[in-house]
Amino acid sequence: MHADQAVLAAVHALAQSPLRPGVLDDVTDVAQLRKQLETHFDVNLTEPEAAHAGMARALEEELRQLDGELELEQHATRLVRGGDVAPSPGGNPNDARGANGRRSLRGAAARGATGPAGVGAVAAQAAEESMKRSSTTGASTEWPHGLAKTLKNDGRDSPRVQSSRGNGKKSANGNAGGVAPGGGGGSKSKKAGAGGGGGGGSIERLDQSANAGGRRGGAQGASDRRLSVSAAATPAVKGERPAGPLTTPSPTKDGEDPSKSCESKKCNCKKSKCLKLYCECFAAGVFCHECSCQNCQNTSDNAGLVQMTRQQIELRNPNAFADKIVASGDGGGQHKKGCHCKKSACLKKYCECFQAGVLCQDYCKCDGCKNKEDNGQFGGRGGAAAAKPIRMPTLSGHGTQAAAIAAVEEAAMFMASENDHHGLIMEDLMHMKSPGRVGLINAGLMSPGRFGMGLMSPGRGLVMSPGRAVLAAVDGLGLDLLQSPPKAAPPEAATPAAGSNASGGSNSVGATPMKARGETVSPLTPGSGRGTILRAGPGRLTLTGGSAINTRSKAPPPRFDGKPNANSAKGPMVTPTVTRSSRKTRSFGAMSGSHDAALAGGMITTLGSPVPLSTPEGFE
DNA sequence: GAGTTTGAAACT
DNA sequence: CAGTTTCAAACTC
Ligand SMILES: [Zn+2]
Ligand SMILES: [Zn+2]
Ligand SMILES: [Zn+2]
Ligand SMILES: [Zn+2]
Ligand SMILES: [Zn+2]
Ligand SMILES: [Zn+2]
Repeated sequence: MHADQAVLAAVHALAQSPLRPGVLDDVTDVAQLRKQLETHFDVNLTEPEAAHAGMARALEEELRQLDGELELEQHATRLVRGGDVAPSPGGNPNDARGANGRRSLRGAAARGATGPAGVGAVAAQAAEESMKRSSTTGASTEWPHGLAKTLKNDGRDSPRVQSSRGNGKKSANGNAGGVAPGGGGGSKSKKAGAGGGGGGGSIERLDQSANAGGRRGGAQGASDRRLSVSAAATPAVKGERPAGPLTTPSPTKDGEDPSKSCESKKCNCKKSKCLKLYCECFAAGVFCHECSCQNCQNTSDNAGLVQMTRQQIELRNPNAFADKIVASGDGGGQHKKGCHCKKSACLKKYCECFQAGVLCQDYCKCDGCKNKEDNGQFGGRGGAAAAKPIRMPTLSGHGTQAAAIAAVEEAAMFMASENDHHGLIMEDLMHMKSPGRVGLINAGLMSPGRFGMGLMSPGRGLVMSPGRAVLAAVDGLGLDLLQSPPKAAPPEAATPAAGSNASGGSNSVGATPMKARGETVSPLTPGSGRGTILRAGPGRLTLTGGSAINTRSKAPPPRFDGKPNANSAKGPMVTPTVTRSSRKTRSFGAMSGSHDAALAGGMITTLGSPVPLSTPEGFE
């Protein structure tokens, strides 16, 4: 029933579309819906298999179009840029194709990577969305690297933060209650999403513009704090990263100015001079801009010092600026080192896993973790973190190597910069450095950008458009309309990481390349190359949330999320739904694990690090 | 806004 | 490495 209801909800949402008045108006039950769809699109839903290809394609096309139109209307203001909003649902190669990868993300989302929510949730969201139409995206702002941070006042920083409030109810309704870190609740936290698509902007890093122009979509990201840290880290390497290395987090509102957009994070460091990883700005690779820090040395005037400090840190820990969140096989991301939470049950942002929106791994050393996959309940993933598990792209192979390379490049850049004016921002340098790499990265990595995918928006809102929702819903029913195409894999595009999950669909089985599950060790660690690093830079995991945590059932010990009570009743309806997890992946190429290695290697090579990368990893 | 809690970063 | 200390964000009131 859930599925049916979900479908209906979605359908209604669709029906409301001004673009298609009358369509589906009379649908009151699934059977009818089928019929309508069949009639309207001239397809035979009863035997999906047969018709599949052809009709599915047609239908998809239609929906997609509709989707696009709606989006334009509704979010005209939103910057769509490339990423997020992309029309195509899951793996459609079309969109995905080249560029960056949004596809993968999107795909993930669409498929339920996010999982918990399930079809029902999606549909509900869709419906919701239609209602709210106004909402912009979300709420919080993100940093360059994608993390979110809570803004402290200061201004308008996050324009949208409050949106959630405004809309209000949404959250209540539904699904998720709330655990999601970012988004949900309304609390102040925010993060934003800038990156990719939408939103507004993102930090202003130059890079962005560069990318932007090109279109990278979003980035992937990580989360806040140091999770993704890296942005700056290796600038060069990161070129890809959406963010550039240093820049200032400027707070501009999201309005126009692409160059700066809304992001605002500001640190409040008092004793670190903003030259230690304690400082979010420093960790993220940006100069402090309008921060409230004291004795700040992380300024463009001190670029040299900043660089040196950074290099030192990297020497000690090559991975210091590497992303902490890497892609996991199932489409979600995972913390490379794992968290060590003792009291938060990994349900608060104190936990890096949770903050990044990824589930805790076996190698996390947390106590009383409530952010582990488990949950057998529905599809499976439900962890709290669900916050938003987006999948990240995988980029390079061995972390260490990458780190080493990064360090080298960084150094190189620095030197270069010295020649010129210091004032330069690393990003600039980066660009100069190796453009090629950027391209690669963009191509390979992707970034999902937070919302990019569609399902969740930061604020919770759903992002899925009605059309898409319908598709999803249908999918849930088992119709699987889209499946068709042969799209299989885009050319090579790569899809690095994506590969990993890609297959997901089919069988769940084993494939997961990375997961490797090792027992303890974090697979991701450097040495082995299994894990790919996501490069966080800018990335964004988006936390926001909406996720789906499931509150249901057991109440966790600590209250998650922000508000303390809030739910007394809590029992909102969660729409668990999902009869099955719908994850199927549509298109991506499926690749298997091997890729990683290959890709990684390739990438790295390609990157051409100036220096010998040989250093395997060695130290730490 | 002040004060507390928390867990990563830094240090020993 | 483990054990502490330091630190700034997340959270609470
Ligand atoms: Zn700082
Ligand atoms: Zn700062
Ligand atoms: Zn500062
Ligand atoms: Zn944790
Ligand atoms: Zn964890
Ligand atoms: Zn945990």
